[in-house]
Amino acid sequence: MTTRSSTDPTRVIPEATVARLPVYLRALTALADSGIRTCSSEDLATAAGVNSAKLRKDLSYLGSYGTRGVGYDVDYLRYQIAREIGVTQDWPVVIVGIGNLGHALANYSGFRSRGFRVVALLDADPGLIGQTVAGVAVRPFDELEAIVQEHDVAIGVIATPALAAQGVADRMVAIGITSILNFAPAVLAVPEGVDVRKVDLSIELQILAYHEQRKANGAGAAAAAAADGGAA
Amino acid sequence: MTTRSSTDPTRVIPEATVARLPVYLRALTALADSGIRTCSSEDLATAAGVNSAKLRKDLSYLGSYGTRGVGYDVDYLRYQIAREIGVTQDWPVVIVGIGNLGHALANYSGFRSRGFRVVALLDADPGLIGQTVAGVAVRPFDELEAIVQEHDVAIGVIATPALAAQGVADRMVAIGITSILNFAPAVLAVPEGVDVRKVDLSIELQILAYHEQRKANGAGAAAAAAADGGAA
DNA sequence: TAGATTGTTAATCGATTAACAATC
DNA sequence: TAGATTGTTAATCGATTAACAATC
Repeated sequence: MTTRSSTDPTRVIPEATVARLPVYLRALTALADSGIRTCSSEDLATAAGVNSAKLRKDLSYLGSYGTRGVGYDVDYLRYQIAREIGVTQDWPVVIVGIGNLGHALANYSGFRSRGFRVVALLDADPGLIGQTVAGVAVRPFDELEAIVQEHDVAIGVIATPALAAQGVADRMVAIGITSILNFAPAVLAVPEGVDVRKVDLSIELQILAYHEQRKANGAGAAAAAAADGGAA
Repeated sequence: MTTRSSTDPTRVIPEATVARLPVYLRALTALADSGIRTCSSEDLATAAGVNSAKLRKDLSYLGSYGTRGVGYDVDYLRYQIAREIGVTQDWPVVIVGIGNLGHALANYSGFRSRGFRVVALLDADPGLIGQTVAGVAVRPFDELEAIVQEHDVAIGVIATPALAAQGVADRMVAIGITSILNFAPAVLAVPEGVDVRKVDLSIELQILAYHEQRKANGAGAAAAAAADGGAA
């Protein structure tokens, strides 16, 4: 059997685990803020909304940061997870599309506090250029390349209408951006090596509607149980 | 073996499939808008960004709506999926917390076009009361109960700061709301039978940062391959 | 030492995928 | 009939979970 240490760059962390690490990070920050120095896997699992076996399994992919019989040091584990995710460093990001959602994203304090720095807001609409949102000036979309090169931007956020999204993504990829967070309700085609994650507000509501409909219809126990599948 | 017809309320659709149905619906709408009447599973899969085997497997849970050798009638399949999700009916929703994000959500056209009707905007801040956002007046949070009962609201959206979220959720649950879409960066505790889905903007960025970090570090082929795990 | 709690194992469960028989 | 494409099967893969040996 091959053992992989926490510094081995070839060890692989399952995607499902990666997606939960930020949740653990947030829970640890909340614990630290309330003055808690040490916690068990059970405590942290409760704070993060998962079961403790899953939490311990997830943490085991990172390394061995707890003490048997004692638990985890909150600050130490928090730092290790932050380092693993990469949020101990600064990540410059650009936001393209400064409509209502772009506005909200530019103002979102949760980005800055986790190491994401909005270095530019871009829009194709001349009417918006020069406006200041959250202390950052809105600039023409054409300036994307210069901005990305100046600030070494690796992550782009798309908050344009659906029809504009693919064009923006193509331009981002051409300029060297390799990670895209897409809020436009469109499927983006990108070359291999570029990561895209999407957030679709209406899809989440539709998933709720599906279960809600089943609750309403489901007089039967089977239907009620099924409807509960997505509960927290 | 037991066969379950598409009208059998006890048949269960896997969660992973339910989460993709809205994506198929959106892709079918795009195809219909561009004048396409019929499509193969391959066509639709491409438009939705999944592989065709998965698409056919997903559709098979709903029923048998295609024609072998021919494909799917776009309008017919679209209607069947919409009915399955429940978006052929009207869903009144309330939004609590009218900050930047609440503003953006109130203005989001993708809700209305999919059968979600924002019947009220609520906020605890007296300074916001009476303002109109997207044609809807902001009302005091205290009026939640009256509004939910008047409009028979089943779905609530939380866009408050993290600290206020649990209190809002408790109130919603007490009043009879059974589905919650949570944008606050907090884990909500709710009783069984209440569905919660969460959208966390900064978590998505952190997942991208994790992979981005590995791309930057990973001179080795193994690390590069791992970093590509979340690509579209 | 006795009690507590981690890190790991192994079983189970659910999701994905390729392949192909059914059938238009 | 021949070609095309669905719906289903079965194999594979990855994620979850309970249980417990290791160990503080």
